[in-house]
Amino acid sequence: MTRVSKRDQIVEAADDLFYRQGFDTTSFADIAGAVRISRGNFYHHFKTKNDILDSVIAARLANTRAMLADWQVRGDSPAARIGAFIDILLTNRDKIERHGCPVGTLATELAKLNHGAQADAAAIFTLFRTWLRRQFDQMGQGARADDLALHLLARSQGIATMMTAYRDPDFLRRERDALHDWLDGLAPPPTHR
Amino acid sequence: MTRVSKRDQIVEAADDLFYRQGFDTTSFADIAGAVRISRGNFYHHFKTKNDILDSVIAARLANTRAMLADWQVRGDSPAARIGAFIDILLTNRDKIERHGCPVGTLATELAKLNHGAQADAAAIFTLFRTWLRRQFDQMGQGARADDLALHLLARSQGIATMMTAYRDPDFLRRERDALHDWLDGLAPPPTHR
DNA sequence: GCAAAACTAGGACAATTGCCCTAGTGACTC
DNA sequence: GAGTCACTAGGGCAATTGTCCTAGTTTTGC
Repeated sequence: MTRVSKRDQIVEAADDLFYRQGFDTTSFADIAGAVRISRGNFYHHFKTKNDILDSVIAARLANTRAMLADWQVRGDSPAARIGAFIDILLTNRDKIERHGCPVGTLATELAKLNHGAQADAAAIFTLFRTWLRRQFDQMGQGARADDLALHLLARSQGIATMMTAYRDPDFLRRERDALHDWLDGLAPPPTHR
Repeated sequence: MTRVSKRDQIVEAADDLFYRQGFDTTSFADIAGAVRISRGNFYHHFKTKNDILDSVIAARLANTRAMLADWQVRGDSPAARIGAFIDILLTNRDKIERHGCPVGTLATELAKLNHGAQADAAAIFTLFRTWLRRQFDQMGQGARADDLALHLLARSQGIATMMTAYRDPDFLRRERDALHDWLDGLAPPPTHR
């Protein structure tokens, strides 16, 4: 009957709630209510709150991997693929304005909580980092590729934070354009054409 | 006897705890324990948790104003003053790596909580924004001054977030240098010398 | 068609939450 | 020296927290 297993439903609901409200703020009751399960029933699926967090992070890792693989196939040049990364800020504008970047805000919250899963959360960043590094490498940036990847990640995170604080569409457009200009300026001058 | 009033002690302790643990995670008991006061006694000073938050934000606004005024006096050129802003990332490196930027993380957390004081938290950003805008204006950037101020704020926020995720001193150094280069590149080519 | 496994509801648990009240202390003013 | 004030401790409030148990009901595999 259930197309998706109850466990996956719980993880999905927890993922959403952790993003919208934060990990610590979200209670068992919140998640149970979201999937219409009694609170006691919860224990059957997850022993502790940290178990849920682990599963949510694992799900985010899997989803991110899938998204990056998709971008890898769709974009027909490394620069175009990096462009797709930059444009998530536009695509998810509404959510980011209200709840920040899901990757950055989770990493920061877990750091504040001094939570053991902090390293796992940072691994989501590393997924993007490695993927971006490969694109920059294919653009011929060689040794600089990883630095550029980290730089772009930082730029995106900063834009996301300021989007949350100000919700200014002009700012977002300017910064997006600046990132694309930066990206274009990186490529060695084309010899053809 | 008390050099600082108990109320100010509470605000100071709450400020620190809100930064290190987050607002929602910090309880009355935490703050009361930090200033060695009984939990019940707390009510005499602050009626609600939001009252404390308001006072903490007010204190942060005042402290930020004082810091900016200090930078204004000490730096002998607008570029030097902006340089001082950039270098807080180095100065506060340890704290930022563990708890993020106090301004950005509070704004983001309040956004997630859908908290009424979110605008007040953003006002701390505006303090920096206005101050930076004035510096860029004095550098002759005119109409671009506010855009540059926001851009620099975003860059700093992004660096702070990645510092928290990775704690990589090389990354921090590279990004700091890049910001200084960016700043130097902004100035119209000097005619004297 | 039966036994094991998956799932469910309902409630209990000790602890903690934000909030509130009362009764008291000491210092200050007139 | 009476009265006001800032401050304090201790406790109580209902609600919620994460965790856990028991006792049922489905679903599944053989």
